[in-house]
Amino acid sequence: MAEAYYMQLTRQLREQLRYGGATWVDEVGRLPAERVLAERFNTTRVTLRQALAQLEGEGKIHRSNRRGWFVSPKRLEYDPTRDAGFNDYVTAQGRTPRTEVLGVTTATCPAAASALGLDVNHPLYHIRRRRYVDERAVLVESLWVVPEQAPGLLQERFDHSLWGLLRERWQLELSHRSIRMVSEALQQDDASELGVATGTAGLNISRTIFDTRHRPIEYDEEHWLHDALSIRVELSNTT
Amino acid sequence: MAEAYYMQLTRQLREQLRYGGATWVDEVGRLPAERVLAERFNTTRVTLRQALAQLEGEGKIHRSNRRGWFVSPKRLEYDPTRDAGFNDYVTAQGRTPRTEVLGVTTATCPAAASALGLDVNHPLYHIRRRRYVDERAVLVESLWVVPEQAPGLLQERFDHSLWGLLRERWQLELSHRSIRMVSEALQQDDASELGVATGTAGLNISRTIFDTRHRPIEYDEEHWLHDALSIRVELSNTT
DNA sequence: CCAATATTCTGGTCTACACCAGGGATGGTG
DNA sequence: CACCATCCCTGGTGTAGACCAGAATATTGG
Repeated sequence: MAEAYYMQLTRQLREQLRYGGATWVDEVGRLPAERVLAERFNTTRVTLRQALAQLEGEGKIHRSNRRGWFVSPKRLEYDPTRDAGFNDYVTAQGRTPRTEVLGVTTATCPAAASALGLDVNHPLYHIRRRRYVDERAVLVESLWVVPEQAPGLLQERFDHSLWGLLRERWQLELSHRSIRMVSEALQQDDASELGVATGTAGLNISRTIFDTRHRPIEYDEEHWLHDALSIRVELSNTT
Repeated sequence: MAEAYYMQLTRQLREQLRYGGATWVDEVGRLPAERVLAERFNTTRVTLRQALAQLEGEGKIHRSNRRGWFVSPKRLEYDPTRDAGFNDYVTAQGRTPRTEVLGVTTATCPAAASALGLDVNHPLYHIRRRRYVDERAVLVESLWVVPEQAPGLLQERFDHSLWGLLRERWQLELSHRSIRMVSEALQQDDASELGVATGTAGLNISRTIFDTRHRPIEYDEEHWLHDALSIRVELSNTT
């Protein structure tokens, strides 16, 4: 079967993007409007959008709600097994981090946190944050901390590393951690907080963390834009 | 803004799927044809396809080339840090594994394997396999093994665990491993070998593995269907 | 000069239709 | 009974148009 036209289109656009085509993309990485591109390639908006969606799936470009298409920045390298703070590893990669606290409350144990082994009615500290890399919102996260392990936690500030806080202020030793990663389509709430459309491709990273005596410390759930990160894990000497 | 109709449609379809709607999906998990569904919901095929694409992104359903839409089976739990064989952990989850060897050759070091620290012209054993879960092709993988570490490897059979083979026959101890995971759109070759369309959402898992004396052993690259797996990593007592 | 308002531009959604190629079943043939 | 050619149904791709709501910008009024 002859190759579909939109696949050729995809390839052409990808080429242009690779070489930072000056005539194509403006200085902030914005692509020309869909109507303009469609006309330039002598095709329909529908077909053009297939090509754009293709590149979006590859993580090359992303859309900003009714503003246009933008070239996606380099993926952030991220090791979810380390407890290095977000600010640290973003900075280490020459990028600029920022964290926004969206909410700090006390809630009951969510169903997803059942791995902590607590009663469903057990109260937990609940912190919700949004994180940026170079002023692009790349993830929202919810953390549920066992209050007995860190009394008075909610009075703290949460724009820095939570794990660092737990270690320094409460001398908590993070020992066993169970990490789960699964591709997802972003749900309404998470999507709108990230300023993208519901259903945008994302990656869900969840952790359940215990201390050295196997007591539960916290459960957290991160929702990333799929094109924002590249996971890297370094391991030595297992099993 | 009023919710788009295709989002309502998505929700309705999702509900039907959740309860295994007997009237909807036949015994092999096949959905009615697009034209039929579109008519049933009194809308266009284009709009309906938006809803189906939505569910595809969530990993609820998947398409089989010109055959139709099918309910996606449960995700496979997979720990890429362990060296348990594919057959073992698939079986342990009550599923049926199968491995097909697609090719066994000697090749030069691919660019992606540069982490091995070998010269680009260094020859490597190259093994390419396709793996199934319950007769659904879920991944293709390429392995590049350093021949000095396992002379005569290509005479072996590769429908079982390669790591088990290396351990038993050559007494290789896998020590340091560097793992990378990144969402991707499946490229032409991988996609066609998996029987899906080019650009289908996938997950790329790559490993670079060294022995206890930091000598490179192998580099491998897995391309999974994004809806086929859920990654789970268990860790204790790290830094 | 600043703030409120109107306008323009962008992607988001949708209709209605058309043709194609591959997968699968059907039915005929040796 | 086994095999092969045929046909139908399916999703894949494409055209040509339309309207809407939000974002960005220009304009206007104080």
